[in-house]
Amino acid sequence: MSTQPTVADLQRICRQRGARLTEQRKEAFKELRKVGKPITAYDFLPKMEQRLGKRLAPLTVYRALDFLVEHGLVHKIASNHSYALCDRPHVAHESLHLVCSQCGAGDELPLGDINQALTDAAATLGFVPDRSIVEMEGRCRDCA
Amino acid sequence: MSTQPTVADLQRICRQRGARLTEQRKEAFKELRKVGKPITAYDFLPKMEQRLGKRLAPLTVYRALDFLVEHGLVHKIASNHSYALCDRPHVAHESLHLVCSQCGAGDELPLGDINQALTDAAATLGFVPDRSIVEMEGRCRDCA
DNA sequence: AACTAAAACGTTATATTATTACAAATTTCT
DNA sequence: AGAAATTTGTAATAATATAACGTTTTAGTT
Repeated sequence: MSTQPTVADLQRICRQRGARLTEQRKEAFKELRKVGKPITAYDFLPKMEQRLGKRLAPLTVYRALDFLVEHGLVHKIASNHSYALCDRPHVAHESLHLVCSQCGAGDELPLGDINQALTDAAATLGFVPDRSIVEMEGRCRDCA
Repeated sequence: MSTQPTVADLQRICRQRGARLTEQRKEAFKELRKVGKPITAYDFLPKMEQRLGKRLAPLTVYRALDFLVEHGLVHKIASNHSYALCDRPHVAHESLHLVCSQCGAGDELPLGDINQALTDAAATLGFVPDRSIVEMEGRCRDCA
């Protein structure tokens, strides 16, 4: 049920936020759409090279990905160092990220009440969270 | 309220599981106790060198830490590549890990019902989890 | 259109995190 | 003691990520 964001979404979000949507950033977005699952920066590099028809430094790829992360269009998944398109960039939210250890597929679910439960739990120790990292490794429907 | 595991806990757990508690592993455990908060493998390396009075390869440190992780005595925190003593090694559980972005302090809370809620959410997509990664970045009581 | 300031990009180098490969030493079991 | 399994030492290297700095491009202003 995941609705991939489109280039139009990307454009709208960048416009709303006054962020510059350069060619590299747009192509990175499109390539990430095409890949369709979480991918590491270094695996993404040759795909971007092919797409753009020239050699790229790793930093170039990191910059494009970091831009997309910063503007909420891409998630960085901590447990496997991968980047994945955000399913719901239009909604401010924290997500549960599911990663299949067999096929590498990724899925994203809204945390909803769970995020509040986590925040409440943290509050019992006086901890004030800025960011939640919630991920599960396992088998996806197809691999289970 | 965190009860640090003792060397006696370590010994008991290793005995129960038929795991060999070598000097390196025991010293790594003790050093991690002493450090008292999450630490990266490479920051841990010089501390272990000092403790053991000799130079160590990074791999040596990774091996000791990985052993402790494997046997549930240490957690690896994905979001900042750090290792921290498990507060409750005697209980099978998943934890919420809190990491202070200011002072680096770490805390651990039982996930309790939240883990079931995550598992249920994943199940709506047919996903079968093997492992949960639940972390929050923010400010601890002292830094907030 | 030219000017300026800010942002983005290219390039090189390097920092940080983690693992592979294989031989030597140690421990456990018989 | 001898065989098998585990652990350790050592060297090299893989994988992930950022720093530094000069050039180019863009956006806003004159």
